[in-house]
Amino acid sequence: MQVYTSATISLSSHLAQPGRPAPLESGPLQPVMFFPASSEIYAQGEKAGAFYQVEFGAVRIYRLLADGRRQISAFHLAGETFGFEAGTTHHFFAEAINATGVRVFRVTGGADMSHQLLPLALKGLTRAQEHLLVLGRQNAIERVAAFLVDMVERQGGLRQVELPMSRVDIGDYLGLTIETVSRVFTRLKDKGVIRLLNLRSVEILKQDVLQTMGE
Amino acid sequence: MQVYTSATISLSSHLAQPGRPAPLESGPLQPVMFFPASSEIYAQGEKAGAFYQVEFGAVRIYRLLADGRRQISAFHLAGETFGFEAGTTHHFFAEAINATGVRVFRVTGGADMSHQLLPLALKGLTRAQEHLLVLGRQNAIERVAAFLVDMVERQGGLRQVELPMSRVDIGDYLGLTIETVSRVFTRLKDKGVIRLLNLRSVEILKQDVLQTMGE
DNA sequence: CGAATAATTGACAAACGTCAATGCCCGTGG
DNA sequence: CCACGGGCATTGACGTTTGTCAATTATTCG
Repeated sequence: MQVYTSATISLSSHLAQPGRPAPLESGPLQPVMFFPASSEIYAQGEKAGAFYQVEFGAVRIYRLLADGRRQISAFHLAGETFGFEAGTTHHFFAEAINATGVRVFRVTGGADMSHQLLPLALKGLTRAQEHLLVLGRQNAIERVAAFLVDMVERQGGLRQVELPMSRVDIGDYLGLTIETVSRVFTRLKDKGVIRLLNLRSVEILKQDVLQTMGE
Repeated sequence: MQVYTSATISLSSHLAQPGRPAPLESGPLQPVMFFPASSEIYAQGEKAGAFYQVEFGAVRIYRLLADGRRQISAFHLAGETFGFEAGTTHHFFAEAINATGVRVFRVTGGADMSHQLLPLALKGLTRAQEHLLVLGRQNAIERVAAFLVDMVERQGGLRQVELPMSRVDIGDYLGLTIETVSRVFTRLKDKGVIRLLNLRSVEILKQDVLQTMGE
Protein backbone atom coordinates (compact mmCIF):
# COMPACT_ATOMS: atom_id res chain seq x y z
CA MET A 1 0.00 0.00 0.00
CA GLN A 2 1.25 3.42 -1.01
CA VAL A 3 1.54 5.74 1.97
CA TYR A 4 1.96 9.49 2.26
CA THR A 5 3.99 11.04 5.03
CA SER A 6 4.20 14.73 5.72
CA ALA A 7 7.40 14.74 3.71
CA THR A 8 5.59 13.32 0.69
CA ILE A 9 2.81 15.87 0.78
CA SER A 10 3.49 18.78 -1.45
CA LEU A 11 4.96 21.79 0.25
CA SER A 12 5.37 23.99 -2.79
CA SER A 13 4.43 27.61 -2.44
CA HIS A 14 1.51 29.20 -4.25
CA LEU A 15 2.75 31.11 -7.23
CA ALA A 16 0.31 33.84 -8.10
CA GLN A 17 0.48 35.13 -11.67
CA PRO A 18 -1.19 38.04 -13.35
CA GLY A 19 -4.70 37.18 -14.45
CA ARG A 20 -5.62 37.11 -18.12
CA PRO A 21 -8.90 38.24 -19.68
CA ALA A 22 -11.75 36.38 -18.05
CA PRO A 23 -13.96 34.51 -20.53
CA LEU A 24 -16.57 34.13 -17.82
CA GLU A 25 -20.32 34.38 -17.42
CA SER A 26 -20.66 37.56 -15.42
CA GLY A 27 -19.11 39.78 -12.81
CA PRO A 28 -15.74 41.48 -12.69
CA LEU A 29 -12.44 39.98 -13.71
CA GLN A 30 -11.47 37.09 -11.47
CA PRO A 31 -7.83 36.36 -10.77
CA VAL A 32 -6.22 33.26 -12.26
CA MET A 33 -3.58 31.56 -10.16
CA PHE A 34 -0.97 29.21 -11.49
CA PHE A 35 0.04 26.07 -9.62
CA PRO A 36 2.97 23.89 -10.65
CA ALA A 37 2.62 20.09 -10.62
CA SER A 38 1.98 18.63 -7.16
CA SER A 39 1.54 21.99 -5.48
CA GLU A 40 -1.11 22.58 -2.86
CA ILE A 41 -4.13 24.74 -3.68
CA TYR A 42 -5.58 24.51 -0.20
CA ALA A 43 -5.12 22.26 2.82
CA GLN A 44 -7.41 20.52 5.26
CA GLY A 45 -8.10 22.85 8.16
CA GLU A 46 -7.45 26.03 6.18
CA LYS A 47 -10.06 28.74 6.16
CA ALA A 48 -12.34 28.38 3.13
CA GLY A 49 -13.19 31.69 1.55
CA ALA A 50 -13.38 30.99 -2.14
CA PHE A 51 -14.31 28.55 -4.81
CA TYR A 52 -12.30 27.66 -7.86
CA GLN A 53 -12.65 26.90 -11.53
CA VAL A 54 -9.99 24.96 -13.42
CA GLU A 55 -8.76 26.93 -16.45
CA PHE A 56 -6.24 24.34 -17.62
CA GLY A 57 -4.59 21.32 -16.04
CA ALA A 58 -6.15 19.07 -13.43
CA VAL A 59 -6.77 18.99 -9.68
CA ARG A 60 -7.11 16.21 -7.13
CA ILE A 61 -9.20 16.50 -3.95
CA TYR A 62 -8.25 14.09 -1.18
CA ARG A 63 -8.18 13.14 2.46
CA LEU A 64 -5.57 11.30 4.47
CA LEU A 65 -5.81 8.78 7.27
CA ALA A 66 -3.46 9.15 10.23
CA ASP A 67 -1.15 6.45 8.86
CA GLY A 68 -0.89 8.08 5.44
CA ARG A 69 -3.46 6.14 3.44
CA ARG A 70 -5.00 8.51 0.93
CA GLN A 71 -8.43 8.64 -0.67
CA ILE A 72 -8.93 10.91 -3.65
CA SER A 73 -12.60 11.87 -3.65
CA ALA A 74 -12.55 13.72 -6.95
CA PHE A 75 -10.53 14.85 -9.94
CA HIS A 76 -11.37 18.18 -11.56
CA LEU A 77 -10.54 18.92 -15.18
CA ALA A 78 -10.62 22.13 -17.20
CA GLY A 79 -13.93 23.95 -16.84
CA GLU A 80 -14.94 22.20 -13.62
CA THR A 81 -15.55 23.87 -10.27
CA PHE A 82 -14.52 22.88 -6.76
CA GLY A 83 -13.62 24.13 -3.29
CA PHE A 84 -16.93 25.32 -1.84
CA GLU A 85 -17.26 23.72 1.58
CA ALA A 86 -19.40 23.62 4.66
CA GLY A 87 -18.52 25.83 7.59
CA THR A 88 -15.46 27.96 7.45
CA THR A 89 -12.63 25.45 7.09
CA HIS A 90 -11.66 23.01 4.35
CA HIS A 91 -12.21 19.33 5.11
CA PHE A 92 -9.93 18.20 2.30
CA PHE A 93 -6.71 18.87 0.47
CA ALA A 94 -6.66 20.20 -3.08
CA GLU A 95 -3.54 19.80 -5.21
CA ALA A 96 -2.64 20.58 -8.78
CA ILE A 97 -1.83 17.32 -10.57
CA ASN A 98 0.04 18.99 -13.40
CA ALA A 99 0.81 22.60 -14.16
CA THR A 100 -2.63 24.06 -13.58
CA GLY A 101 -4.40 27.39 -13.87
CA VAL A 102 -7.24 28.08 -11.48
CA ARG A 103 -9.68 30.98 -11.48
CA VAL A 104 -10.46 32.05 -7.94
CA PHE A 105 -13.87 33.35 -6.92
CA ARG A 106 -13.68 34.88 -3.47
CA VAL A 107 -16.87 34.57 -1.46
CA THR A 108 -17.24 37.82 0.42
CA GLY A 109 -19.52 38.04 3.44
CA GLY A 110 -21.75 40.53 1.69
CA ALA A 111 -22.52 38.97 -1.67
CA ASP A 112 -25.02 36.14 -1.69
CA MET A 113 -23.78 33.25 -3.80
CA SER A 114 -26.24 30.53 -2.77
CA HIS A 115 -27.80 30.60 -6.21
CA GLN A 116 -24.51 29.88 -7.93
CA LEU A 117 -23.22 27.46 -5.31
CA LEU A 118 -26.27 25.27 -4.72
CA PRO A 119 -26.30 23.59 -8.15
CA LEU A 120 -22.54 23.02 -7.88
CA ALA A 121 -22.90 21.49 -4.42
CA LEU A 122 -25.77 19.26 -5.57
CA LYS A 123 -23.81 18.08 -8.58
CA GLY A 124 -20.86 17.29 -6.35
CA LEU A 125 -23.11 15.42 -3.98
CA THR A 126 -24.54 13.29 -6.76
CA ARG A 127 -21.05 12.55 -8.08
CA ALA A 128 -19.80 11.57 -4.63
CA GLN A 129 -22.74 9.24 -4.08
CA GLU A 130 -22.20 7.58 -7.44
CA HIS A 131 -18.58 7.12 -6.50
CA LEU A 132 -19.72 5.46 -3.25
CA LEU A 133 -21.53 2.82 -5.31
CA VAL A 134 -18.34 2.13 -7.23
CA LEU A 135 -16.15 1.85 -4.13
CA GLY A 136 -18.67 -0.06 -2.07
CA ARG A 137 -19.99 -2.56 -4.57
CA GLN A 138 -17.81 -2.90 -7.66
CA ASN A 139 -14.74 -5.03 -8.25
CA ALA A 140 -11.43 -3.86 -9.67
CA ILE A 141 -12.26 -4.19 -13.36
CA GLU A 142 -15.65 -2.55 -12.91
CA ARG A 143 -14.08 0.34 -11.02
CA VAL A 144 -11.51 1.01 -13.73
CA ALA A 145 -14.20 0.70 -16.41
CA ALA A 146 -16.43 3.18 -14.58
CA PHE A 147 -13.48 5.54 -14.23
CA LEU A 148 -12.62 5.36 -17.92
CA VAL A 149 -16.25 5.87 -18.98
CA ASP A 150 -16.44 8.90 -16.72
CA MET A 151 -13.25 10.34 -18.21
CA VAL A 152 -14.58 9.73 -21.73
CA GLU A 153 -17.80 11.57 -20.95
CA ARG A 154 -16.00 14.48 -19.34
CA GLN A 155 -13.76 14.80 -22.37
CA GLY A 156 -16.63 15.00 -24.84
CA GLY A 157 -16.93 11.33 -25.78
CA LEU A 158 -13.82 11.20 -27.93
CA ARG A 159 -12.16 7.86 -28.65
CA GLN A 160 -8.89 9.07 -27.23
CA VAL A 161 -8.84 9.94 -23.54
CA GLU A 162 -6.13 11.82 -21.70
CA LEU A 163 -5.37 10.72 -18.16
CA PRO A 164 -3.61 13.64 -16.50
CA MET A 165 -3.05 11.65 -13.30
CA SER A 166 -0.62 8.87 -12.39
CA ARG A 167 -1.50 5.23 -11.69
CA VAL A 168 -1.06 5.98 -7.99
CA ASP A 169 -3.71 8.72 -8.25
CA ILE A 170 -6.06 6.41 -10.09
CA GLY A 171 -5.53 3.75 -7.43
CA ASP A 172 -6.19 6.20 -4.62
CA TYR A 173 -9.34 7.38 -6.41
CA LEU A 174 -10.66 3.86 -6.97
CA GLY A 175 -9.61 2.36 -3.64
CA LEU A 176 -7.13 0.02 -5.32
CA THR A 177 -3.37 -0.41 -5.31
CA ILE A 178 -1.29 0.78 -8.21
CA GLU A 179 -0.47 -2.86 -9.05
CA THR A 180 -4.14 -3.81 -9.34
CA VAL A 181 -4.84 -0.78 -11.53
CA SER A 182 -1.94 -1.75 -13.75
CA ARG A 183 -3.10 -5.37 -14.03
CA VAL A 184 -6.63 -4.26 -14.94
CA PHE A 185 -5.29 -1.96 -17.67
CA THR A 186 -3.35 -4.93 -19.03
CA ARG A 187 -6.44 -7.15 -18.92
CA LEU A 188 -8.53 -4.55 -20.76
CA LYS A 189 -5.75 -4.19 -23.30
CA ASP A 190 -5.55 -7.98 -23.81
CA LYS A 191 -9.33 -8.12 -24.27
CA GLY A 192 -9.07 -5.48 -26.99
CA VAL A 193 -11.22 -3.00 -25.07
CA ILE A 194 -8.59 -0.28 -24.85
CA ARG A 195 -5.21 0.54 -26.30
CA LEU A 196 -2.51 2.35 -24.33
CA LEU A 197 -1.02 5.00 -26.60
CA ASN A 198 1.34 6.08 -23.84
CA LEU A 199 1.18 6.18 -20.06
CA ARG A 200 -1.15 9.14 -20.04
CA SER A 201 -3.46 8.49 -22.94
CA VAL A 202 -5.82 5.67 -23.75
CA GLU A 203 -7.70 4.85 -26.90
CA ILE A 204 -11.15 3.36 -26.29
CA LEU A 205 -11.73 0.54 -28.77
CA LYS A 206 -14.94 -0.94 -27.34
CA GLN A 207 -16.88 1.80 -25.61
CA ASP A 208 -19.96 -0.41 -25.23
CA VAL A 209 -18.08 -3.17 -23.42
CA LEU A 210 -16.56 -0.62 -21.07
CA GLN A 211 -19.95 0.96 -20.48
CA THR A 212 -21.50 -2.38 -19.56
CA MET A 213 -18.66 -3.25 -17.19
CA GLY A 214 -19.08 0.03 -15.33
CA GLU A 215 -22.83 -0.63 -15.21
CA MET B 1 -23.52 -11.43 -1.93
CA GLN B 2 -26.96 -10.16 -1.08
CA VAL B 3 -28.88 -9.16 -4.16
CA TYR B 4 -32.07 -7.20 -4.67
CA THR B 5 -34.47 -8.02 -7.43
CA SER B 6 -37.47 -5.97 -8.34
CA ALA B 7 -39.52 -8.32 -6.18
CA THR B 8 -37.32 -7.56 -3.20
CA ILE B 9 -37.56 -3.81 -3.59
CA SER B 10 -40.36 -2.36 -1.53
CA LEU B 11 -43.57 -1.82 -3.37
CA SER B 12 -45.66 -0.57 -0.47
CA SER B 13 -47.87 2.40 -1.12
CA HIS B 14 -47.35 5.76 0.55
CA LEU B 15 -49.70 6.05 3.48
CA ALA B 16 -50.33 9.67 4.26
CA GLN B 17 -51.55 10.40 7.77
CA PRO B 18 -52.86 13.59 9.35
CA GLY B 19 -50.03 15.90 10.35
CA ARG B 20 -49.39 16.87 13.96
CA PRO B 21 -48.25 20.27 15.25
CA ALA B 22 -44.99 21.25 13.60
CA PRO B 23 -42.17 21.96 16.08
CA LEU B 24 -40.19 23.61 13.33
CA GLU B 25 -37.99 26.64 12.82
CA SER B 26 -40.16 28.83 10.69
CA GLY B 27 -42.81 28.93 8.02
CA PRO B 28 -46.27 27.43 7.91
CA LEU B 29 -47.24 23.99 9.12
CA GLN B 30 -45.65 21.29 6.98
CA PRO B 31 -47.36 17.95 6.43
CA VAL B 32 -45.98 14.86 8.14
CA MET B 33 -46.25 11.61 6.23
CA PHE B 34 -46.07 8.18 7.78
CA PHE B 35 -44.19 5.33 6.13
CA PRO B 36 -44.34 1.74 7.37
CA ALA B 37 -41.16 -0.34 7.56
CA SER B 38 -39.51 -0.94 4.17
CA SER B 39 -41.81 1.37 2.28
CA GLU B 40 -40.56 3.63 -0.44
CA ILE B 41 -40.38 7.38 0.14
CA TYR B 42 -39.20 8.14 -3.36
CA ALA B 43 -37.63 6.21 -6.20
CA GLN B 44 -34.77 6.77 -8.61
CA GLY B 45 -36.10 8.57 -11.67
CA GLU B 46 -39.05 10.16 -9.87
CA LYS B 47 -39.54 13.88 -10.12
CA ALA B 48 -37.95 15.62 -7.13
CA GLY B 49 -40.02 18.49 -5.77
CA ALA B 50 -39.45 18.43 -2.06
CA PHE B 51 -37.03 17.79 0.75
CA TYR B 52 -37.70 15.85 3.89
CA GLN B 53 -36.99 15.88 7.61
CA VAL B 54 -37.18 12.70 9.68
CA GLU B 55 -39.58 13.15 12.63
CA PHE B 56 -39.14 9.65 14.03
CA GLY B 57 -37.78 6.38 12.68
CA ALA B 58 -34.97 6.05 10.15
CA VAL B 59 -34.42 6.26 6.40
CA ARG B 60 -31.95 4.64 4.02
CA ILE B 61 -30.79 6.27 0.76
CA TYR B 62 -29.42 3.85 -1.82
CA ARG B 63 -28.61 2.99 -5.38
CA LEU B 64 -28.75 -0.33 -7.20
CA LEU B 65 -26.55 -1.87 -9.84
CA ALA B 66 -28.22 -3.65 -12.76
CA ASP B 67 -27.58 -7.05 -11.16
CA GLY B 68 -29.12 -6.05 -7.84
CA ARG B 69 -26.06 -5.11 -5.81
CA ARG B 70 -27.03 -2.27 -3.49
CA GLN B 71 -25.04 0.59 -2.01
CA ILE B 72 -26.58 2.57 0.82
CA SER B 73 -25.04 6.02 0.65
CA ALA B 74 -26.61 7.34 3.83
CA PHE B 75 -28.84 6.65 6.80
CA HIS B 76 -30.97 9.46 8.19
CA LEU B 77 -32.18 9.50 11.79
CA ALA B 78 -34.69 11.68 13.61
CA GLY B 79 -34.05 15.37 13.04
CA GLU B 80 -31.96 14.87 9.91
CA THR B 81 -32.78 16.18 6.44
CA PHE B 82 -32.55 14.53 3.03
CA GLY B 83 -33.99 14.41 -0.47
CA PHE B 84 -32.80 17.64 -2.10
CA GLU B 85 -31.23 16.74 -5.41
CA ALA B 86 -29.72 18.19 -8.51
CA GLY B 87 -31.91 18.63 -11.56
CA THR B 88 -35.49 17.56 -11.50
CA THR B 89 -35.34 13.81 -10.90
CA HIS B 90 -34.10 11.68 -7.99
CA HIS B 91 -30.86 9.80 -8.54
CA PHE B 92 -31.47 7.49 -5.59
CA PHE B 93 -34.06 5.50 -3.70
CA ALA B 94 -35.24 6.51 -0.25
CA GLU B 95 -36.93 3.96 1.99
CA ALA B 96 -38.21 3.96 5.54
CA ILE B 97 -36.19 1.40 7.53
CA ASN B 98 -38.77 1.15 10.30
CA ALA B 99 -42.10 2.85 10.87
CA THR B 100 -41.08 6.41 10.09
CA GLY B 101 -42.59 9.88 10.14
CA VAL B 102 -41.28 12.39 7.63
CA ARG B 103 -42.03 16.09 7.38
CA VAL B 104 -42.27 17.14 3.75
CA PHE B 105 -41.13 20.56 2.57
CA ARG B 106 -42.31 21.18 -0.95
CA VAL B 107 -40.01 23.33 -3.03
CA THR B 108 -42.24 25.57 -5.13
CA GLY B 109 -40.90 27.31 -8.18
CA GLY B 110 -41.48 30.71 -6.66
CA ALA B 111 -39.93 30.55 -3.21
CA ASP B 112 -36.15 30.73 -3.07
CA MET B 113 -34.77 28.08 -0.77
CA SER B 114 -31.08 28.24 -1.72
CA HIS B 115 -30.24 29.69 1.67
CA GLN B 116 -31.79 26.78 3.53
CA LEU B 117 -30.63 24.12 1.09
CA LEU B 118 -27.01 25.12 0.55
CA PRO B 119 -25.80 24.28 4.08
CA LEU B 120 -27.67 20.97 3.94
CA ALA B 121 -26.15 20.12 0.57
CA LEU B 122 -22.66 21.02 1.78
CA LYS B 123 -23.04 18.94 4.91
CA GLY B 124 -24.22 16.02 2.81
CA LEU B 125 -21.28 16.48 0.48
CA THR B 126 -18.80 16.41 3.35
CA ARG B 127 -20.44 13.32 4.83
CA ALA B 128 -20.35 11.53 1.47
CA GLN B 129 -16.69 12.35 0.98
CA GLU B 130 -15.82 11.09 4.45
CA HIS B 131 -17.69 7.92 3.62
CA LEU B 132 -15.59 7.60 0.46
CA LEU B 133 -12.46 7.49 2.60
CA VAL B 134 -13.96 4.67 4.66
CA LEU B 135 -15.02 2.61 1.64
CA GLY B 136 -11.90 3.27 -0.37
CA ARG B 137 -9.19 2.91 2.23
CA GLN B 138 -10.35 1.17 5.41
CA ASN B 139 -10.62 -2.53 6.21
CA ALA B 140 -13.63 -4.30 7.65
CA ILE B 141 -12.98 -3.64 11.33
CA GLU B 142 -12.13 0.00 10.69
CA ARG B 143 -15.32 0.45 8.67
CA VAL B 144 -17.51 -0.97 11.40
CA ALA B 145 -15.68 1.10 14.03
CA ALA B 146 -16.18 4.27 11.99
CA PHE B 147 -19.85 3.41 11.56
CA LEU B 148 -20.36 2.86 15.30
CA VAL B 149 -18.53 6.07 16.22
CA ASP B 150 -20.70 7.96 13.76
CA MET B 151 -23.85 6.47 15.26
CA VAL B 152 -22.66 7.33 18.77
CA GLU B 153 -22.05 10.95 17.79
CA ARG B 154 -25.40 11.27 16.06
CA GLN B 155 -27.14 9.91 19.14
CA GLY B 156 -25.58 12.40 21.50
CA GLY B 157 -22.55 10.42 22.65
CA LEU B 158 -24.46 8.02 24.90
CA ARG B 159 -22.88 4.69 25.84
CA GLN B 160 -25.83 2.81 24.46
CA VAL B 161 -26.44 3.08 20.73
CA GLU B 162 -29.55 2.02 18.86
CA LEU B 163 -29.06 0.54 15.40
CA PRO B 164 -32.38 0.89 13.62
CA MET B 165 -31.08 -0.97 10.58
CA SER B 166 -30.38 -4.65 9.89
CA ARG B 167 -26.97 -6.24 9.40
CA VAL B 168 -27.74 -6.37 5.69
CA ASP B 169 -28.25 -2.60 5.69
CA ILE B 170 -25.00 -2.09 7.60
CA GLY B 171 -23.19 -4.32 5.12
CA ASP B 172 -24.63 -2.44 2.16
CA TYR B 173 -23.64 0.84 3.77
CA LEU B 174 -20.06 -0.27 4.51
CA GLY B 175 -19.45 -2.21 1.30
CA LEU B 176 -19.20 -5.51 3.18
CA THR B 177 -21.21 -8.71 3.31
CA ILE B 178 -23.52 -9.45 6.19
CA GLU B 179 -21.20 -12.29 7.27
CA THR B 180 -18.20 -9.99 7.51
CA VAL B 181 -20.20 -7.44 9.49
CA SER B 182 -21.31 -10.19 11.84
CA ARG B 183 -17.77 -11.49 12.30
CA VAL B 184 -16.46 -7.99 13.07
CA PHE B 185 -19.18 -7.47 15.68
CA THR B 186 -18.10 -10.73 17.27
CA ARG B 187 -14.46 -9.70 17.20
CA LEU B 188 -15.24 -6.34 18.83
CA LYS B 189 -17.32 -8.15 21.44
CA ASP B 190 -14.50 -10.62 22.18
CA LYS B 191 -12.06 -7.73 22.52
CA GLY B 192 -14.35 -6.13 25.09
CA VAL B 193 -14.89 -3.03 22.96
CA ILE B 194 -18.66 -3.40 22.65
CA ARG B 195 -21.45 -5.45 24.15
CA LEU B 196 -24.49 -6.53 22.16
CA LEU B 197 -27.56 -5.90 24.29
CA ASN B 198 -29.79 -7.24 21.54
CA LEU B 199 -29.66 -7.27 17.76
CA ARG B 200 -30.51 -3.60 17.50
CA SER B 201 -28.65 -2.03 20.37
CA VAL B 202 -24.99 -1.91 21.28
CA GLU B 203 -23.26 -0.76 24.43
CA ILE B 204 -19.94 0.97 23.81
CA LEU B 205 -17.45 -0.21 26.43
CA LYS B 206 -14.26 1.30 24.99
CA GLN B 207 -15.15 4.40 23.05
CA ASP B 208 -11.48 5.43 22.73
CA VAL B 209 -10.45 2.14 21.14
CA LEU B 210 -13.32 2.38 18.69
CA GLN B 211 -12.43 5.99 17.90
CA THR B 212 -8.81 5.06 17.15
CA MET B 213 -9.84 2.16 14.91
CA GLY B 214 -12.09 4.40 12.83
CA GLU B 215 -9.19 6.91 12.62
C1' DC C 1 -45.52 -22.00 21.06
C1' DG C 2 -43.96 -22.43 16.51
C1' DA C 3 -42.78 -20.82 12.01
C1' DA C 4 -40.34 -17.52 9.46
C1' DT C 5 -36.76 -14.37 9.32
C1' DA C 6 -32.34 -12.66 10.75
C1' DA C 7 -27.86 -13.40 12.50
C1' DT C 8 -23.93 -16.18 13.55
C1' DT C 9 -20.42 -19.48 12.63
C1' DG C 10 -17.44 -22.54 9.89
C1' DA C 11 -14.93 -24.31 5.77
C1' DC C 12 -13.26 -23.04 1.67
C1' DA C 13 -12.44 -20.02 -2.58
C1' DA C 14 -11.43 -15.90 -4.91
C1' DA C 15 -9.95 -11.28 -5.23
C1' DC C 16 -6.88 -8.10 -4.08
C1' DG C 17 -2.71 -6.56 -1.53
C1' DT C 18 2.27 -6.99 -0.56
C1' DC C 19 6.89 -7.51 -1.73
C1' DA C 20 10.28 -7.74 -5.08
C1' DA C 21 12.27 -7.79 -9.62
C1' DT C 22 12.16 -6.06 -14.20
C1' DG C 23 10.96 -2.98 -17.88
C1' DC C 24 9.75 1.29 -20.01
C1' DC C 25 9.62 6.36 -20.64
C1' DC C 26 11.40 10.65 -20.69
C1' DG C 27 14.33 14.26 -19.69
C1' DT C 28 19.04 15.77 -19.21
C1' DG C 29 23.63 16.35 -20.31
C1' DG C 30 27.56 15.02 -22.80
C1' DC D 1 21.74 12.98 -31.40
C1' DC D 2 22.58 9.45 -28.35
C1' DA D 3 23.47 7.49 -23.80
C1' DC D 4 22.45 7.40 -19.18
C1' DG D 5 19.77 7.80 -15.02
C1' DG D 6 15.65 8.15 -12.30
C1' DG D 7 11.00 7.67 -11.65
C1' DC D 8 6.93 5.37 -12.91
C1' DA D 9 4.67 1.30 -14.49
C1' DT D 10 4.36 -3.56 -15.22
C1' DT D 11 4.76 -8.28 -14.02
C1' DG D 12 5.32 -12.33 -11.00
C1' DA D 13 5.07 -15.10 -6.67
C1' DC D 14 2.85 -15.40 -2.64
C1' DG D 15 -0.04 -13.98 1.58
C1' DT D 16 -4.16 -11.98 3.67
C1' DT D 17 -8.60 -10.43 3.75
C1' DT D 18 -13.01 -10.77 2.51
C1' DG D 19 -16.59 -13.22 -0.10
C1' DT D 20 -19.29 -17.47 -0.95
C1' DC D 21 -21.84 -21.34 0.35
C1' DA D 22 -23.91 -23.96 3.79
C1' DA D 23 -25.28 -25.30 8.34
C1' DT D 24 -26.70 -23.83 12.84
C1' DT D 25 -28.54 -20.77 16.28
C1' DA D 26 -31.16 -16.76 17.83
C1' DT D 27 -35.02 -13.68 17.59
C1' DT D 28 -39.28 -11.83 16.34
C1' DC D 29 -44.07 -12.04 15.22
C1' DG D 30 -48.22 -14.24 14.61
